[in-house]
Amino acid sequence: MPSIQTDLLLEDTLGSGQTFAFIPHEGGYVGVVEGRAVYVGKQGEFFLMQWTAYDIAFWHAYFDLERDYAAMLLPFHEDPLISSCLQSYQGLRVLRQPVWETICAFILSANNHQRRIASLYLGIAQAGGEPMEIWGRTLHAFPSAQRLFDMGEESLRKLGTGYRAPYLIETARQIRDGFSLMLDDLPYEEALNHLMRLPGVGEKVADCVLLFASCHGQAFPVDVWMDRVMRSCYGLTGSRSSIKRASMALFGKDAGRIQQILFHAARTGALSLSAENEPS
DNA sequence: TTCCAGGGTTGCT
DNA sequence: AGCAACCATGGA
Repeated sequence: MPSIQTDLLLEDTLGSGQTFAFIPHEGGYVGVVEGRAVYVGKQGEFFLMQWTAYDIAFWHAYFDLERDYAAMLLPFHEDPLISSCLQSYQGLRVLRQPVWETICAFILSANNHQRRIASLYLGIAQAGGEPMEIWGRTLHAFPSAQRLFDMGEESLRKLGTGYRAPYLIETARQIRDGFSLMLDDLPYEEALNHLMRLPGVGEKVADCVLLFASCHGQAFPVDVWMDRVMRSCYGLTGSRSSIKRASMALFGKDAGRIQQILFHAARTGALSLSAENEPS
C-alpha cells in the first residue's frame, strides 16, 4: 500500500466537522468523495492510502498534502493561545473538498449536531448514491445534483432532514440548471454573496463552503463554538457576523486554518473557555 | 420536559 | 441594516 510521510493528524482532520464522508474501517477510514473511494490509515509518521483508480493526485490535493503547515503556521506562534493549541493540533489540516458535496453537508449542518449531520449525509448517499462494492463492504457515492433532485423532498424528509429538505432540493435544482460553482474564479466577497443566493445557505454555511471547498483560506465560519471562543479568549463582542469580520482582520489570509484549530481545540476541551461562555 | 445542536428564512422595525 | 420568532429532529 502506498504511504507518505506527513505530520497530518488523521483522526482529528476527519473528525473535526469539516467532512462527514468517512467511516472507521480496519484501523483507518473509508470514504467516497466525488465518486472516488479511498481507504486511509496512519501508522506513526506514515499516511497510508489505497484507492480504486489512479487518483493519487486527487487525494494529495484533497488532504492538502503539498502544503507545509509548520511554515504556514509559524507566524501564529506569536499568539500564546494559538501556539498552545498548535502543540497538539499543528497536524490538523483543512481538506480541499468538492463544492457540491460540501454545500449539501453544510445545508444539513444548520442547527444540527456533528454526529447527526454525518448520519444524514451518509444516509442520503446510501439512499440516492451509486453503490460501490469495495473492501468487503458497500460504500456509496454522494448523489449528483440531478440525482439528489430526483430523490424528491419527501424521501429526504423520511431520512430525517426535516425543514432542510426543501433547501436541498431547490439548491440541487439550481446547480443542475447551471448555478456556477467556480468559486476560485471570484474574489472572496463575491464568492460569498454568490453562494448565499442558494436557499439554505447563509453567511456561516457559505464560509464553510469557501474554507473547505475553495482557495479562499481567509474564510472564518463562526458557529456557536467559535462565538464562544472569540468572546471568551479574544474579548470580541457583537453579532456572529461582526465577530467573523474582526477575526478575519486579526488572523489574515490563513484565518480559516486557525479557525479550524481553535474550533477543534474548544470542542475537545483542550481550550478552556470562561464561565459565561462555557457550553451547558 | 426542556434545552441544545458547526443556522437560515421570514417579518418587523 | 439589525433583530426575534419560527423552523424538524433527536440526544442529553
